[in-house]
Amino acid sequence: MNRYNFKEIEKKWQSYWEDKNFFKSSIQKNKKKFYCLEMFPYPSGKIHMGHVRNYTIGDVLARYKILEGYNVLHPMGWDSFGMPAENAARQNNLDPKEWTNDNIKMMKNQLKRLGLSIDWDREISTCNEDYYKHQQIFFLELLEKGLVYRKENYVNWDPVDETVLANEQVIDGKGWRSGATVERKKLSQWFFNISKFSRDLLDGLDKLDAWPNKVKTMQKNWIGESFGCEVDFEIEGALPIKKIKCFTTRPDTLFGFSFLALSVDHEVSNFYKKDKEFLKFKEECTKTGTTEEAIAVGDKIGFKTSLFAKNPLNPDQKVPVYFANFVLMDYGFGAVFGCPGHDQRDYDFAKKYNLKISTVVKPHNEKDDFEVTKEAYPGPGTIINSGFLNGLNAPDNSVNEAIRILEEKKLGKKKINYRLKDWGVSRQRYWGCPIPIIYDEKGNATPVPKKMLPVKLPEEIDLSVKGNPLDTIKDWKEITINGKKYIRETDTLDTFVCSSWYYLRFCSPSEKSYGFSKEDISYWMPVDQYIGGVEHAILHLLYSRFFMRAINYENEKFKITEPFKSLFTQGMVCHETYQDENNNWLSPEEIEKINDKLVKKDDHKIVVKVGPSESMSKSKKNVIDPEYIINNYGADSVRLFILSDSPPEKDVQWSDQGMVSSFKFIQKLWILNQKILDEIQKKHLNDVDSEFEKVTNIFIKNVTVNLSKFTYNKIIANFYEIYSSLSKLMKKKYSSKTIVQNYRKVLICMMPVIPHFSNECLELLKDEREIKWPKIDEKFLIEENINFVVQINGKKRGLLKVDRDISEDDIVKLVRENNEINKYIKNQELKKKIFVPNKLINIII
RNA sequence: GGGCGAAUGGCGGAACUGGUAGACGCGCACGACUCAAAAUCGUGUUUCGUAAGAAGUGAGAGUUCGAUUCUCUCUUCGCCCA
Repeated sequence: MNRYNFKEIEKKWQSYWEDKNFFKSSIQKNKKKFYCLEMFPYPSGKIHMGHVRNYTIGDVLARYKILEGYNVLHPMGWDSFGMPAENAARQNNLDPKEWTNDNIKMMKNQLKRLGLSIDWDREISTCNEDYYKHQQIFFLELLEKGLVYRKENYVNWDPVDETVLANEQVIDGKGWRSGATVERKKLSQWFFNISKFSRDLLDGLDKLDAWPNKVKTMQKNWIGESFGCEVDFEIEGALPIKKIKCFTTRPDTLFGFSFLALSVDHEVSNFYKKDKEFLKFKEECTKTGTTEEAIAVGDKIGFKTSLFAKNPLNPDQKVPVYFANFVLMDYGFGAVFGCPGHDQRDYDFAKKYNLKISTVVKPHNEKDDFEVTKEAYPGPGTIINSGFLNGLNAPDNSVNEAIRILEEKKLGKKKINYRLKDWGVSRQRYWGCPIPIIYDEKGNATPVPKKMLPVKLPEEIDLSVKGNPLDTIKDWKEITINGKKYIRETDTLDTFVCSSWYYLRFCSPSEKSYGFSKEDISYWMPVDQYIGGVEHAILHLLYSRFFMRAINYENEKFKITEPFKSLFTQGMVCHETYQDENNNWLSPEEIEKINDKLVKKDDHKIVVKVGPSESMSKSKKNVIDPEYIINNYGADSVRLFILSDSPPEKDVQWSDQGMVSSFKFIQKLWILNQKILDEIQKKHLNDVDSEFEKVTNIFIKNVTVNLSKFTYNKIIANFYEIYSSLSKLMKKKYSSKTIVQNYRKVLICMMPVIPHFSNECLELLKDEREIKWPKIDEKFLIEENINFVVQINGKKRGLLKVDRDISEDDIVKLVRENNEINKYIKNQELKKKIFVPNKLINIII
């Protein structure tokens, strides 16, 4: 018996699909469409196990939908702009474009070897002119619509490398490469007005019922809607400041007002520009960090100004004005009113600077003389010590009433505030999409005329210069239009812009005049199933949702606002980590197991420390190379394994033993296939056999249900079960007709997961019927005999094999006749009987 | 500090709307084949107990005839917070 030669057979089918252009997709209006999309990869040069998992999950779905008769769009492309190319090019003195395109070639080959059902004719790469050209057009369209603007904003500046750093490049306040202390620098940058859609992006979430709640919650928190009030505080003091505006969600606690806190960037700070003490304080503030976590956990510090603020509801009260490190300029108005009794952060601050702490809300279960002591009370209750607000139910009634009074007195205004900030898209980088803007000699920004698009990225440039290379290329930077001199914008667009609309481009990959055609979009969009890592839960998904709205805004190109109808977020692939005695990370290949101990391969003495299983990462060397695995075990085996051990949304542990057993399972299936082929050559008499039918139909049902619920790990369990059943059935005698008819259905059900193997076996079966997803024959699913559970006092005491639809009385009779069960009852009275038809009886004695 | 989620054998994980806890896989043990090993096949495998039996889904309570599933409190872990 020949072994299953995965190398030959996988190659055969991959060539077959490629030669026939099997997965080519086109608009077919008579067919239902299904757009299956996985997040496209960054072309790093090698696929990793995360890709294998992501694209296998997507491929299973796409292939299943094809078999179900859908017109499936399953494309693939490359998120090919970005810093890694620039860094790699700089390090090795290469051209980023060449580096990127070489990587794409290699990765494409690797993806093809996984046997994915991709329509490669639609391949796109965001660093190609014919992609970013359209992005520049979109940019100018958004500019026309007023959704793009320029403003000054702070960036992380590395003074040694003279470059702007992304947040993740700042490690402990220092530049990742130079090690220099990072400065805050103000630069003029381009912004997308995403905050204009805050409300709409929030509302849209409610309609996304096929998105994980987790992701929706994360987006909700990110947008961060809060209902409250803007309040004007009258200011007294030596400085020419009459008013300071605040946003608050709790105007009902104004009687507990004890200080006003300002951001160090608040306009009041202009009066302290030369104050050394203040500058020192400001410096101190930058150390705290600006993340919400840092602010919540860190020390609250303040700098007292010479100003005092009047309480708008109680003008006799005047409180000091501070600069404080926990107030950020970009939320609200960069000013908050402090109510230490009912906000822990304010409480900590008041304690530190000995400010008054008054209690104005009393919990419902407390007495009237309740006083805040050890910590702030932020919860619900009744308003006290607050004059005309006393007795109101906080916060529900009291907030509304406080706003009403403030509005009446013209001291405040009802307001909904959002945490979502506008999206800064300028990057001071070379390897990105050029921003199609030019500046005249006075520095006024003008769009590049559309007929001059695309603004091409100059090639063969010197990357060894400090700062942004585009800034140094005079030929490119300086341009004359109609005799007038201009200077180009040298910033490029954030790569998140590229990935905000690529799903549209897949619908019209070769459309020349615009990013997509209306006809293509209205057929294919929205994406029916989007699959990717949960790490993109916020930014990428929110930006994409924004982009659709922005394109539609005031110019409805199509009627779809949500790009992704369903979303599935898969878990990570994890592996144990290994370290030697000096805590150097070791890769799994460097390790061997001898006598139950893990040792280093090269010298068997060093015992390896085993760390917890973590997401595979190059830095910890706990990676397994998919190419190596495909070479040794084949694509079907990897696909089978990567799905088998855990539900797709959870993290999966890589296991060498698991991988081997998946490989062996395919070999076993192959041997079974041979047996079946032999068996159908023989002539047996009994032509109909319901047992075979039953086993097959249960299998089809299980696989179909598990496909629809994304419980792909259970599909693999179903495969093992059907293998075991069929092996047993092969020992009995069946007619060829029964075998072929059912076995072909089993193979079709396996196709989405192990396509090469199943197609090969199906071909060997020489069955000419059309290959489509099998229908379930319900009549074989009805159980004639039922395992009926007997419980005595809620405890399982026996299992009876009975006919379907047996009555309660008959069951009780059987229980009485059965010594094994009846011994628990004997002659006692049956107090109560709970009877669940065809399932169980619980007898209470 | 806040938000969200999870906890089931030695391990990864099953258990549909509250109804047989531990499917399926790994590992382990024993057996078959073999001079032997590997591979393969078969049997067993929650714990305690020789057994009858008892206990058992992070801990504690509650609702129920019946709870892994629902409610409350707690513990631990994970993810997210420009």
